[in-house]
Amino acid sequence: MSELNVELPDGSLRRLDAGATALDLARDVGKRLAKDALAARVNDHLVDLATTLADGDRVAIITGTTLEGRDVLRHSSAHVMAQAVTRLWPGAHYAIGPAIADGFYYDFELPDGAHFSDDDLERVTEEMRAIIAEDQPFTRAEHSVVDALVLFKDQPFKVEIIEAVERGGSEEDLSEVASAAVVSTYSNTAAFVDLCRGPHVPSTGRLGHFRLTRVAGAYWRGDEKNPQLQRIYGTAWESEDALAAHLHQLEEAEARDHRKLGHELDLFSFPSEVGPGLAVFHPKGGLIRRVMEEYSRQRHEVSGYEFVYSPHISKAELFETSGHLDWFAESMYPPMTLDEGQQYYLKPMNCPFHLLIYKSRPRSYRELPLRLFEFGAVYRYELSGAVQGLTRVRGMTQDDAHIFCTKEQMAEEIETTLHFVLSLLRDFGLNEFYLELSTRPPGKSVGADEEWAEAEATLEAVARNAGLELVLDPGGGAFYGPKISVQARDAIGRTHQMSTIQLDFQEPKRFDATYVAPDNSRTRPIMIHRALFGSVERFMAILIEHYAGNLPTWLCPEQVRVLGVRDDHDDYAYDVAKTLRADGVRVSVEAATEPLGSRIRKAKLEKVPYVIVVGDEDVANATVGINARGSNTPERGVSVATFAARVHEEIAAHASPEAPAWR
RNA sequence: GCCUGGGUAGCUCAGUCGGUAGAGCAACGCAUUCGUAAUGCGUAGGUCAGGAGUUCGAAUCUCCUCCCAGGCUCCA
Repeated sequence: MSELNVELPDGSLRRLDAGATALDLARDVGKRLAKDALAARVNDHLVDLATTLADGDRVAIITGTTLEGRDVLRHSSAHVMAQAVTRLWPGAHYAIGPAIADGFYYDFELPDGAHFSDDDLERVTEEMRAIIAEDQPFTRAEHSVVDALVLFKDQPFKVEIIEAVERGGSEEDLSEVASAAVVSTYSNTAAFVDLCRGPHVPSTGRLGHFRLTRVAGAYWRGDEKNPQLQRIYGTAWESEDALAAHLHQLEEAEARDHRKLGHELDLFSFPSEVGPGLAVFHPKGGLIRRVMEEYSRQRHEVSGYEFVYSPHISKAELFETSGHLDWFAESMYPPMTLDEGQQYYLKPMNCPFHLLIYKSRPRSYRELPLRLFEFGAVYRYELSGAVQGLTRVRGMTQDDAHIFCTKEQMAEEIETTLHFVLSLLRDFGLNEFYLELSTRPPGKSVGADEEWAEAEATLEAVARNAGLELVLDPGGGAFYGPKISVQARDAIGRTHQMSTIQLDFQEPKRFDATYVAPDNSRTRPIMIHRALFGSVERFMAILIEHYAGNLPTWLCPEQVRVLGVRDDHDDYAYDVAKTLRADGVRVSVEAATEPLGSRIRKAKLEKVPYVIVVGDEDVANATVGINARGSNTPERGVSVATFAARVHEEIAAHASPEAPAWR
């Protein structure tokens, strides 16, 4: 019998019988691997375990503990879900069902316009378990386009995909089939066959650690002009433990939810009397905002920004000039008509106002770069379904600045700005970043090709120089220019788009902004749009979630709470508070009307960084007992001066005690 | 805007078949004086999101509106 050699990931060679499959290889390596194997990678292509190997192939066996393996599990789970749905709703059309981060989904169109309800998730789950228990094999087959069209004649979405692929389809379509010429399918039983490039797990019995999470509507091909399909989301893992760990992480994220914490900590609310997406800040939330804004102001001042103010409303003309009405009229609040038919709009952006300030008098090249900063409140009529907590609102405050500079200054100015942005974000405790470069949106932009090319090249050069990971976002720019956005990773690994730096050749032109150059010519300045927090509201939300409500001491509305053990210690408690307050610490006293344990618990629940307890010994020795947030071992007998110095230092360093290990 | 859920005391939630609205916590009052995450007793608190309908009778069934959540779309 002839033999063949394959190369394993560690570089070693392994001899197999001719005709051996990837599964045979796994068996040859070890029982355990054969048991865990889900798919294989042969010469950089993911394939089924049943794939026959050839001499010289580089082969890696994929198991469920890898990202690729989980993708296979999830993709296969999606197929099982589609099979379950077609069993329960005969005649259902199935569209696409990919693996996504942490899970999978599948889009369906149920017969007679039926919709899934939440209760259906349980039925589908049961049916899936039945299919898994039947341990059906995933059998691959390849068809010509013509044959495939016949095979899927009752599945209009599949037909559409096959036809699109034939015409040279998109990446998304190609993921459903093998290639433009060969249509691959997988069938579990004669009754269920699906279009798919694969690979899949060998049989449904390899699945099972899944949970269907929610039903949702989703437009076919993501286009709101297309019919809306019914989507079911699920999560799937290689083991029950991994599934449980994932569900636990979801709970963690929920416990950090800024909407929940904002309510519990009495920071802000969204009174329904005001309207969706419009927040009011309570005293504690207001204090956090004020500290954030004050710090930002100081940093900007030192970095050469000048502070301006502009009104919340303006005549339509301004936004016609800027172009916003052409592009975004639908997401602006409708105009109010005043005086002889004059229309006024709530402002969705600050830049037009800053341009007018720039234009208020002739400018010289000697003034550039001119950096105008404003905490500008803007209003955007977001779709009602898009509004979400403080992260997506209809009224928000941007920490917005527009920098006017010459073309020669542009690259350096962007670089300076990027460093400034990162430094400020780090001061708020965010430390992990990557950059995203968004380029010209096709069909949704203005300006000459050369200008865009130059702007994109400039931004890219600065971004590449920054020493951070750079991700490309083709077509993600604004209508007037490309942008760099700073993405930050939070404490539980989620990424948030934070700051954006946008280069704009267009607006200065539309407003006919100029400066007098050294040669006495009138020259067009470049404009850089940039926001660091993005919006103050959203940034606060991200910080709350990043810290799970345990804000660093300098940002805490209440930094210290002093408790007397008995009510005859209250006078001393007030004295201690007075001393700390004189040192600039935000401190309160809760008088001893409740038991000490109860008052400590209350302060802990409010996430106050320091609970100070004072009793007989402290009164006698001018000391305090310190119960720091996150600590279970109080310190006793610390002098008031020592404690004050410690808190003072911590505030200056933007540091804080540990977050509590439990909530 | 679209799809699926949801809205009962300040908060978390119960409320059976359509038959007088319930608990815990919080608040308030009184008592308690305590050394590190819940002291006891009592009081008050509701147009069951709002409106219309069905019914002898609606928190409960139907319709409309508002608001919230998760998605889709959008995000200057």
